[in-house]
Amino acid sequence: MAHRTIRRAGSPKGNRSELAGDAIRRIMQIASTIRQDQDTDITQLGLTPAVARALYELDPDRPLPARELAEQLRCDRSNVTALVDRLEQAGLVERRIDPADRRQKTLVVTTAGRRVRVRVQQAMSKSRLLAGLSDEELSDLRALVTKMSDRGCPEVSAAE
Amino acid sequence: MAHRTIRRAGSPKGNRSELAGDAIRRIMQIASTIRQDQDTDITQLGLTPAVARALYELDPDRPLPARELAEQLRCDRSNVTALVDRLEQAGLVERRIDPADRRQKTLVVTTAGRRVRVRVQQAMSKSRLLAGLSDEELSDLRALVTKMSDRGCPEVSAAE
DNA sequence: TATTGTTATACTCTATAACTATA
DNA sequence: TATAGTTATAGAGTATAACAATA
Repeated sequence: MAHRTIRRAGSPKGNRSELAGDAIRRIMQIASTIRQDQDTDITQLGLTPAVARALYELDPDRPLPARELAEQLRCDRSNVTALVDRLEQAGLVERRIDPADRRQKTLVVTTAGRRVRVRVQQAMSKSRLLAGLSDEELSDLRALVTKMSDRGCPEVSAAE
Repeated sequence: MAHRTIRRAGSPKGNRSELAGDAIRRIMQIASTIRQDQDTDITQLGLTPAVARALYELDPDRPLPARELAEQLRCDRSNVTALVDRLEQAGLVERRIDPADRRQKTLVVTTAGRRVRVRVQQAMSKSRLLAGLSDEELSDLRALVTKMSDRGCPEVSAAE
């Protein structure tokens, strides 16, 4: 795949950074399109995107304290209060005081919450943009983005 | 770190959608990291992310009417007013009434605006996440995301 | 003293609707 | 009537700082 694109003479790195720039811009454009599609699906579930993502990050089989949810969402603790308020009003999550440490409240996904969470997961795990890729291309893509995400945040990409 | 069940040959179509789900989630995670890095750089230029992206979309060699900028940013016309206000206050852009149609205002990037725009472009065209990819991997990645973006929005991906 | 969840508050970003001045 | 830009306004999302309860 290495052509000799001699754009500026004597700049072997020029091609790489051009390639990188194009790849980055396209990744961001793709992510923006995917995000819009996801938000459309999520809105139809009666949730706002941020609330849906909070539900998505909750593990139905392992209740989390609110602080940990904030860490997973990479946002401040103070935001979690309102997000969980709305999940609780919708009957999707319950707050329970942790008897071991009464400061903490663990977030328990209800039965209804599990059902909705599956729908959220589905909305966040598909994209029409992949339809044109062959199985092999999809496999290559996955390998490449895995390599990238390992570099970005090892502990996060290793989780789950 | 759990070992992922890797089914290579003879996998039914369950594998494709699993692969797709993993790829999508990683792409979104990568885009989120890139966005955060970009916003850090952009903030150091004294701009907010949305203002910087407006400047980025302006073509210094071909002044646009505000309506066209809104289309490129995929947002409502009403937002452009405040964005251009801030660019104009910073001396990076000038509004000029189009003599041919006095309703329109064309947005002209100033000399100072060109300089800042180059910095914005640089911030938006690089990422540390690509550092671990070989030249060939980067080239493959570019080809794959190009194929994806062609499917998403042909006329946009052809632009620039 | 330190930490958890909460509240109050402010800023950014974006959308809708109504206004104005042109066409 | 229709369009370009603007204004007013509202809502979502996120951050900082201060507070009460608990450790």
